[in-house]
Amino acid sequence: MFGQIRELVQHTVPVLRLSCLSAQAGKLDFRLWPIMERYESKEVEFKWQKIWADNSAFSTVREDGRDKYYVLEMFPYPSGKIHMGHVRNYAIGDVVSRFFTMKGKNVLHPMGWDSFGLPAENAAIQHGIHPAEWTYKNIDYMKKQLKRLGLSYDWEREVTTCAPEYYRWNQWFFLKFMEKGMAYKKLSTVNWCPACSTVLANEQVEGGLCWRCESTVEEKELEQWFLKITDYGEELLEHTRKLPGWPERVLLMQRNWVGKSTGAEVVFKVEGADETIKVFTTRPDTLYGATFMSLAPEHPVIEKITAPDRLRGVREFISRVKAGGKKGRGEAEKEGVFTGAFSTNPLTGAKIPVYVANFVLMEYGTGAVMAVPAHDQRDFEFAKKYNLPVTVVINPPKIILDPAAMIAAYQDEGTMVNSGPFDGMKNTEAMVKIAELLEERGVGKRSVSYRLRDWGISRQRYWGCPIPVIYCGACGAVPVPYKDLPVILPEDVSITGKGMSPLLLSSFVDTKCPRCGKGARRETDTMDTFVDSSWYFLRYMSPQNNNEPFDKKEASYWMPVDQYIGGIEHAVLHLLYARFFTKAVRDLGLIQADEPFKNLLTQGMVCKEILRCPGHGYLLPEEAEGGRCRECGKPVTVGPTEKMSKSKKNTVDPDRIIETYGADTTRLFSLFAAPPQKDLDWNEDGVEGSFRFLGRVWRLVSENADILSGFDFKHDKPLEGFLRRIHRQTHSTIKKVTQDIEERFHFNTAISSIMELVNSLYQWEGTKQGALEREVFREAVEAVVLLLSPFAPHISEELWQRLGNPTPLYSTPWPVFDPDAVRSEEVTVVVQVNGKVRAKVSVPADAGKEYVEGVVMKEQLVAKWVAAKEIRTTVYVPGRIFNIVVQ
RNA sequence: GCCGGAGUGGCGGAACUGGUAGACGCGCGGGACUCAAAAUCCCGUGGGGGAAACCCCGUGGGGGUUCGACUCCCCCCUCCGGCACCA
Repeated sequence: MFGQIRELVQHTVPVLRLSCLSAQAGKLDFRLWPIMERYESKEVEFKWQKIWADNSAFSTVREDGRDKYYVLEMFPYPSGKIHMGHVRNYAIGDVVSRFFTMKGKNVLHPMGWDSFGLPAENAAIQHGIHPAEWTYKNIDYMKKQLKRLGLSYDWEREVTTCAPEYYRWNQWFFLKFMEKGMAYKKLSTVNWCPACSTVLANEQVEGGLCWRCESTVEEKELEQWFLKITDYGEELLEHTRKLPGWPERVLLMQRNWVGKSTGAEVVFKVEGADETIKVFTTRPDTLYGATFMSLAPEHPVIEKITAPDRLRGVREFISRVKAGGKKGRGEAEKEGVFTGAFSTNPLTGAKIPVYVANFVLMEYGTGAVMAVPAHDQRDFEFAKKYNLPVTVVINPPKIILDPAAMIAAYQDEGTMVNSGPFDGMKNTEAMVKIAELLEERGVGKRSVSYRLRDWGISRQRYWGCPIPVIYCGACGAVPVPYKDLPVILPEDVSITGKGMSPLLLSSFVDTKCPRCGKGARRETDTMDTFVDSSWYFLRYMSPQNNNEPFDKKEASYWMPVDQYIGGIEHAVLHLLYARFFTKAVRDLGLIQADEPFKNLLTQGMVCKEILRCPGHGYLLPEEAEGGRCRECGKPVTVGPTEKMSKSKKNTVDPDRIIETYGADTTRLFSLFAAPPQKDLDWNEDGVEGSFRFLGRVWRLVSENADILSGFDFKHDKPLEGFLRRIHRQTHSTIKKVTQDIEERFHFNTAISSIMELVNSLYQWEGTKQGALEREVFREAVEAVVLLLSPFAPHISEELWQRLGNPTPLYSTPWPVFDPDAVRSEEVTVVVQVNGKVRAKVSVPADAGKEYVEGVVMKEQLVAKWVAAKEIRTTVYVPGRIFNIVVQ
């Protein structure tokens, strides 16, 4: 009979489950189920996933006046399947979500898809499948995988960025920004792959080559749309100081990215021409030492000032530099060419030659540099190469520099020389004084420069959000009227990856000018996909809203995100863009928050050791046998441990792990093996250990089922001996797990303390027959199940039910520890002599120093070390250490 | 080059504000159960010495502060990450 049921369960699990559940409408009576002697993860997990779904256990609504908690994990790109990095990321988020739910917060925990992007187009080119089909198939599969992990998402809020219902609001924001002059078009230099005939993002250029076809990437001037992130440079920098919940290193990377420099702008007149050149310098104190000037090859003044007989050479030089590509430029040796023109130092009147140099960037400062070879290493190298004069204006303490003998620039502080009225001053002082003098004379001013550039968002790609602009011969670039949004990305296109953009097909491009009604053309560029992910956390507020990007009331309740969790690889780009968007959306009057993410957790990578054969390169685990390569039999080298990647063949398929051990074990291991911030070494034996632990917990309940139910628990009697100890450990475990989750996200130590409690329960010294024993035991087991639930929710729910609880665990409050129970009356004090541990004594917790000293001095071992020596002093740390200092 | 982070048993990692270094897990060794195996349960497990009680050494290396240092300070070594001609 039993065997038959088992067989039935194995073959028809979902069906049987459905019938059991529907009869009880969520309140499933486990007596309808065959008793599972062994821990069968799959059955338990299917059962509870179904119950959660049927009861919308994790859907959330706004409740004004109730404490909210918005926990968010970076949404994935639907690349096909989830990987272990996702599993780890979402397991961490789920612990946070479930914990704060049990703590009574109104928790918002949504999930969605960052679903525009290049891989979809590559799939189209390689396999002939349409990007949309490919993407939606992947979403479908990955969603199943996430559900199989039992993650507590409110799936009703799911967001998909490639859906017109989503990206129309990208376009809406774009139009709003355009109105404010924050979205604008300008000619700029881009990475261009001549073989793919398309623009590449900086990240898609690897060592100067196209990541896809390995052609040399060129620089090309193109009209591109930009967002004025630089308007927010100062605020983005300043607000990094208002984010104490962010890791310091991420804030630092963001500060470096914005790259604020203070200095001065100085105006140089060009000899014999009606032109001036502005330079930016952080070292106005070195102005008297400027011996030449360097211009960026793109600088507009070059054409106007270059001597006619040098024009050819200058132009040749410029086109050579440009052909080298952005990357090549960075690596090339410093080079330049003389324009034949001279400019005048506004303070000294000195005439200095003007060069064009390959290392000067048009995008930074003013695109022109006053060169001070004595005090700037780049200028020094340039001066040496072209035999230009070196003038020292700052001497280090007690040394007089000789320009002819210098082998490098002196860039530190010192005393001014050769600087007219500033001689003898400290250079830091001169820095201010010279800037003041420039302002006084009207030939310069104090100034600030940022490394941050405006965000170029145009992409010559198909699978992205169309930029809502129409080009009219008469009216110019005209924004698409709001009522015509969304500009739908046409789907009936063929994608070859060659030649023109698929969007150039006439049915998309040909349109009428919204302003004058004449024939016009649509913009065929799409937006950078980072635009999609810059505000998705706002769309979760009201994903079905058809009138606005999000509901303001919802946003004012839920924003900001209380805890954001994701990979460190987004430390700059995504997180900077999202911060920028939040501020821009705030300035549109839609939200109050200045910052999107209050707390940020950057989880480490998931790593695994790599296997290598000297002849066949990286090997899969199954390609090596007994330490040898299956192909050639050569010995395989194991290690080092590196980030999982397909090319290194050290990935682990989550499907396989879940199939073998279950979702709970998979989650538990990824949380136990390392704290979230650190890299995690994947280790199959470790997974086995987590599985064993869950089996141990399972048995703890099932083997004691008879004594664990059927009575009310209330410990109102005093406890003694091991019962008291177990009771204390139960409460100290509650305390520790709570603190570890809440304060530090140290899930690994939280889990280990639950393991310790379970170990103690296996060491139970009594009979479990007496009422008191049963009460203490049950209290401990309940605590184990409750504390384990954020990490391994399915098995916890199942055991919770088996303990006879009528309501599901997901709606049960988090346990609270009893401070009286945690307190212990006897403590062990370590006795040291001169800082070395010599003995241990047990004393009452509230004992004073004199009392402890009395006990300590009676100890034989102590006497041995102290004997015949003079006691200088004693130190007592209450309840911890008693240190005797002798001689 | 500049800016960060990290070095602890055979391995992953504990040790929160200086107070018993190595919790917990893996691995390994031993035992129990079994005809046997698997599973499970129990014991042991930093190195060295000792029969034992105990003792010595140990947190990348070297110095320092302190009654006491994985923890604080100085110098050095190694590994990882970010930025990289930003004037």
